[in-house]
Amino acid sequence: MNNKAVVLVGPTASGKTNLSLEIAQDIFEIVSVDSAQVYTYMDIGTGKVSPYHRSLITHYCIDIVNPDYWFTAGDFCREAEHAIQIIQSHGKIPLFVGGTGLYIHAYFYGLAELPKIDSTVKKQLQSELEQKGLKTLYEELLHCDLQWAKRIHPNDTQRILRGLEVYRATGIPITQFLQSGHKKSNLNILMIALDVDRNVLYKRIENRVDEMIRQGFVEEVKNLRAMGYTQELNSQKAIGYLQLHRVLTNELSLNEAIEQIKQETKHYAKRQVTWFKRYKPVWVAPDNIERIKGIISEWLYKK
RNA sequence: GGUCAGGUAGCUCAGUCGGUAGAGCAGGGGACUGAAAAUCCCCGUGUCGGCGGUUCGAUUCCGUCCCUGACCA
Repeated sequence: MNNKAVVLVGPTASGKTNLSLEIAQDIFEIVSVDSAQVYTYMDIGTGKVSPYHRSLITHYCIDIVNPDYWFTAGDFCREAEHAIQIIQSHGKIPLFVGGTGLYIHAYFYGLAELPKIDSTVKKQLQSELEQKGLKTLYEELLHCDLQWAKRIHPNDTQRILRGLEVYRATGIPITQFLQSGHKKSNLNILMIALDVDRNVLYKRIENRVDEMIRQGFVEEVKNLRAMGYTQELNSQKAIGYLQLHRVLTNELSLNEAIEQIKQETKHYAKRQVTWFKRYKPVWVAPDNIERIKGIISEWLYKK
């Protein structure tokens, strides 16, 4: 039982947070797997657990960096690893809760060991993208990393840039890194995924966005801007934050922003579900708490 | 009541010089190795408003009716 952990995944608005508090009790401590909740000052828009609930159950990987930090999947893995050590030293079991597919994948299924890429390389590529266009960069990628280029789509800006930045910074194709030295957690996990009917989920997303606005989401973004955290930052490209920055710079009306946020969130939820299916988790309805607790304790105490 | 413009996919609209139709959005499926709340890929049959007429053949032309909008009374 020493090496066990439970992973609770689900799309946004499926009810992960409440459920996790219910099941944590005094045997678990929670590790958030959420690429936006790692940032400070982003509370309402990320649906972060309240400080009160955090005082009842210890949470990790929340509020660990400021919004001007470029947080990555690698950072998450290191933070999570650190959290696990603390949790185990407390004699508790880690309960991973979240919806960021890449982070789950990286931590539990392996991440290649790659050096940190200097930000000047990224900036250089960004300006080349604007000047020369994506096609030219893709052709360059064909020369320096044919395998990677063939694996991705010629329209996939982000992965083309990634392939090039790795090659330029290290002189080694990214595909070569991917073939060697994967680091992954040795935890034995039970993955539970929340199953909510798509139409119900979409309705919940709409209500949740309205509720965030009521709770002062716009104010939150105003505060971020006042601290100098503007939409150029990666953290501020999160759904909701980006649109509200645009409201504050008069590019969008508040109503347009709200509609966009709802729409984008639905698209996001759909992509999340695609990630989870891949791991063949145990699918459960979020309101069936007793059943979920039963599944967890049966798994924890077997053998 | 009259004139004009429309009624085509869940929505906004293209189009068919007569051979039963296609975009965007929405929706669905999928990929995913340090930006991931990102980035990207695939999926389009619907009484072409109703009924008649002309025609080998009508969503397309003609008539008529219904509905919507604008203008005129």
